[in-house]
Amino acid sequence: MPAQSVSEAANKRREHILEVATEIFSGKGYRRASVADIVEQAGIARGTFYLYFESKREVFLELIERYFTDFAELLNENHRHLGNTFRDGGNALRAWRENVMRIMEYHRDNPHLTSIVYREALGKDEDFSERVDELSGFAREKLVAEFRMMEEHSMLRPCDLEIVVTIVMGSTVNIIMEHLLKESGRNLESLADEIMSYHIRALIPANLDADVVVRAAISRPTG
Amino acid sequence: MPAQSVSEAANKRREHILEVATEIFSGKGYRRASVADIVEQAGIARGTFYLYFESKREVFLELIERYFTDFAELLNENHRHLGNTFRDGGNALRAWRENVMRIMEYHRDNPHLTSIVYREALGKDEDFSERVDELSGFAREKLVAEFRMMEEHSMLRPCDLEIVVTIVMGSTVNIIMEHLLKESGRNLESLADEIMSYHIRALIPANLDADVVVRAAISRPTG
Amino acid sequence: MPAQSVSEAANKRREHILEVATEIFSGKGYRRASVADIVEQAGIARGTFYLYFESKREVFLELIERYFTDFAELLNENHRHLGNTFRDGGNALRAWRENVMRIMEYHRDNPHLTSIVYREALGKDEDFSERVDELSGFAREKLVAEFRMMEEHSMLRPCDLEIVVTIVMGSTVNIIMEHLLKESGRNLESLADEIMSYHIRALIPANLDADVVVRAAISRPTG
Amino acid sequence: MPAQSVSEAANKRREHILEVATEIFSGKGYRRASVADIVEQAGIARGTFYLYFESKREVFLELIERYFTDFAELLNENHRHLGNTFRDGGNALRAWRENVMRIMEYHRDNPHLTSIVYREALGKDEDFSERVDELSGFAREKLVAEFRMMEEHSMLRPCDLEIVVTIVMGSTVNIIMEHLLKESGRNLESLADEIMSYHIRALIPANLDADVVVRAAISRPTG
DNA sequence: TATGAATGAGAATTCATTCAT
DNA sequence: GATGAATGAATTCTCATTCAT
Repeated sequence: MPAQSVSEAANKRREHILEVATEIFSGKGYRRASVADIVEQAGIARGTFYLYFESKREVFLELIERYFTDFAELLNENHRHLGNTFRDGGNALRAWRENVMRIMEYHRDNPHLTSIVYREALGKDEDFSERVDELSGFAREKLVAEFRMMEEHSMLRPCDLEIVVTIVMGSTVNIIMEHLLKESGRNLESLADEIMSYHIRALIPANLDADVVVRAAISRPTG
Repeated sequence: MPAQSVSEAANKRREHILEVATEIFSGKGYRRASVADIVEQAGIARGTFYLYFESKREVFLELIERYFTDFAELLNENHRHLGNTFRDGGNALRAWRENVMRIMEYHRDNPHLTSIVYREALGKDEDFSERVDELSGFAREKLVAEFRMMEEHSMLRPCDLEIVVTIVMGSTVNIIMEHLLKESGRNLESLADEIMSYHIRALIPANLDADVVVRAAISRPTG
Repeated sequence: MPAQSVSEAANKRREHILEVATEIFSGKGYRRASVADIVEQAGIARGTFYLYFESKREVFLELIERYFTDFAELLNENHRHLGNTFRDGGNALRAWRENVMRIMEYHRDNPHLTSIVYREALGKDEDFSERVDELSGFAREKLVAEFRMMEEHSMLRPCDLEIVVTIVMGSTVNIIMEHLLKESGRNLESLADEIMSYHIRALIPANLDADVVVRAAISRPTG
Repeated sequence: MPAQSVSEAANKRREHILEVATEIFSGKGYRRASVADIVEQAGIARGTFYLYFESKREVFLELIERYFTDFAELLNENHRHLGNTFRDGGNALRAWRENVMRIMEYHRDNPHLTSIVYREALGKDEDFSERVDELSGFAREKLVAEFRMMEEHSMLRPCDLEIVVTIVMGSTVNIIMEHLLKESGRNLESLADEIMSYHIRALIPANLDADVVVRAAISRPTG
């Protein structure tokens, strides 16, 4: 029990350092943020930092990794959700919308981490970008697979999925950056409606009535 | 004549340093790139660098400024082009497509500069991001104005322009990053068609036939 | 105790750096002396220097400040000494002589610091001179006040105190530079006698017998 | 004739550079003053500077040399003047006073050069001090010789000439620094009177009446 | 485990001097 | 002679990381 509690304390401290680092990296950028900033803010000694992390770089990588893990998990859940909906004959577009909501909620709730990933980690200074590209690739795969499902259910007009996915991902990232990280006071639900409306209209087959489909996708319990 | 040629030689050298710096910044990132790297690659002495630029930072800023100027000019041209087309009763959607082509061509032709702006300059390390945000704001204004024109000509369904612009800009940046910076061997014309098809379908009013409108926008002289 | 000893060790090291810097500045001058010289001589690493001082400039300033503090304290003591002697009806001229002795002893015992202040810090290169001028002003004030005391006790002939003080200070500085900094093997006591003899004769009222007054001021316990 | 005029023009330019350098060295100090400052102020090209001087150091040395020459010449004149006065049975003290006046006038008329010599050239940064010490030694010798003359004419009380000369030189330098370089609006004649009064009283034999001697030395033609 | 003083490689910048024109 | 662009050695300072206590 004491050994475990020591380990727990250690985990707690490690976690604390990561939290502090998140804020600092997000506020000053990776390079300008110094180990001195982090240990000061965390209230620990310089050396202690190196008991928990091998380097400043490792902390940053772990943050990205954490985003990676969280987000990949989220994408997997979304994927399952859509798959289940298709399997159960549910409203796939509404499932898609729910997925979009979850993605937005996650980023709204983790603004510092998001900022780190999309503003700091893209630079080539530290080759973090490799890992970010990997994550991006993973997200792309998931999205492609989801669109394939929709294709199989005749919910997609003929299109180049690679381009479509690039468009959807780019627009999503930009929505996150512009409307979730900045204080926009924007209602997430209406944001999701507008986004869904855009992509659904852009992607449904010609034989379907866009307005009808969209309404079915975004309509919510009255009130 | 000699005086002029001296000044010309100076311009040439300055330009050369900027070119070299573009490649190096784009390759290693702003921080890892040292003045030593630049002068070595440029084949000049350390002090010569400071004859043309006040600091490493200034070179970087000038590159961003250059992108800003170029791109702002391009956006203005595009804006005029669309305005003229509307005024002359031309095919506005095709004009839009031509604008998209010009934007893609510029970025395809300036991959290093593009990489610097969208990967390096976003980070908060050096407060370059402020200038980038400004540029982004300018682009957004232009785009909003263009959509307003389309709205006035009943070419747009009811929508939240702020969100739409965020989507269009985000998707465009991502297209640039994924399909123009990387060796995709992608044909630019077909890329433009796919993009136009997406956005037009997403935005046209319900009473229009999407396929017909899209075909009119992207059809090119047979061949 | 360990915490204290750490702090003590830090003070010791700081002091050591200052000592080394004093010698080096005095030997090569402020500009030619590099931080590299100091750390090498002090047997510490480059970064360690900056652990104790913000800059090379700061070290120099601290040395001047130290001289300022020491010397101002000395002047204050001298002032009190003369004041007390007057109050107690003692031999004011002998008190003056004792003051002169103390000033000479201090400078003889701190030759490097003295050299820094009077050779390096006067130059306009680094604006150290401002501080030196301040010190000089302070010394001047003290001296004027002391002469006023003597004036009140009818020990001074009518004279322009400003000029007199300039003469006394200039001659003192030059005595320090010529006879205390260089290896003159000069006996300090006889030096003081000569100096006192000069200034007393120059300043006493006409009605007094110079030889008698001087003898009273400089005569010491037989030997 | 043209060749000569070319040479004359060259001398003029050289002289101009020296003048400009005097002001700049005196204003910013030797180290902070850059060759760039000098050539800019002189209105010549960088390279031109090196046609007339081997280095920045050389300009400075030449300025000190110039002071040396001027001042040594002045001291020689003063020496002759005193010698002649003694030889002709004139008023030696008044001759001394005239010498003091000449010294003060020279420094008042050459404030920048004076400032350079006594503030900048003392520092050990550039080993200019060696030359300054030489000058100082020369002045000392002259002064000693003059005092010897006075000694021979029984105008001096018994004293240690080395110390006396140190006192006289130090006080003179300080008078120059404090009352001639700064805007004191001080009348030179009254300054000389005060100085003479001080030194004469300090140095005359006991059997002479100080007031009388001083009055004889400083009294000037009424009005 | 925790500490924080010490380390030293590395980077940006300056400026006296040179030299091709 | 005159020019001024080019040079590169030299210097200060930073900060991630180590290690003795």
